[in-house]
Amino acid sequence: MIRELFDRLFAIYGGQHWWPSKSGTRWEIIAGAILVQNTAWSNVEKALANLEAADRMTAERILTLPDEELRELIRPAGFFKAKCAYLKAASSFFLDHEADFLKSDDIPALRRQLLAVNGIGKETADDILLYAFKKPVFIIDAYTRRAAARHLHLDGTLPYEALQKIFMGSLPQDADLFGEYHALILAFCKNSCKKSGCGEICKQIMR
DNA sequence: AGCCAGGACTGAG
DNA sequence: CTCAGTCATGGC
Repeated sequence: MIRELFDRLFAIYGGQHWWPSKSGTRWEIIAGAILVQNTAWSNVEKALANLEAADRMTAERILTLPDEELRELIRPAGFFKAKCAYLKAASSFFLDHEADFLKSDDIPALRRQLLAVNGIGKETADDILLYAFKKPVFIIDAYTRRAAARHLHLDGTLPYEALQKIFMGSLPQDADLFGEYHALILAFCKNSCKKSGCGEICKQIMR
């Protein structure tokens, strides 16, 4: 079922080649993962462009920027006071630990470290592990829960790790596959499997 | 006008 | 552990 849904979505929407940031640098992915929390990507793009234009798209240069100025740069992404603190916490963390993430494949251990950083919760941690470091973890977000409930007979209210385990247990442990699947679910939900109701493709895929 | 957008944190029960 | 309240901008 889980694999079949991927195949159907891929047949319809094709490869998404995520992560959708411009330069695709590791830090831009990390910053984007934090800035996109409960926020439309179009707003995140403005904040990322501001950071890039101000030459602040690195952990070092985020840390040395006063809060007042950083907040102005990321304001378009919303929750700017909180996200300012989150970006600085992540900057500090990766200045110390980026090398660990490049060399270690102990995903549970890396994930625990990320979850200890202020502003990095389960989904953001998995965004970073998967898209910034190519670790095979499956991301669970609001769209995944909706698609799972509508099309896979799963309980969308299951705890994060429980749902994640179901997906990962039904697929090969492949970062590229997980990345495409997550991106396809997003494309699908934005296009047809909407919160407000099912579009034509959504109805067609159902069951 | 109000709902929605790729959540996380905090405090209470 | 589950839940509500909070945080903020911008598009539709």
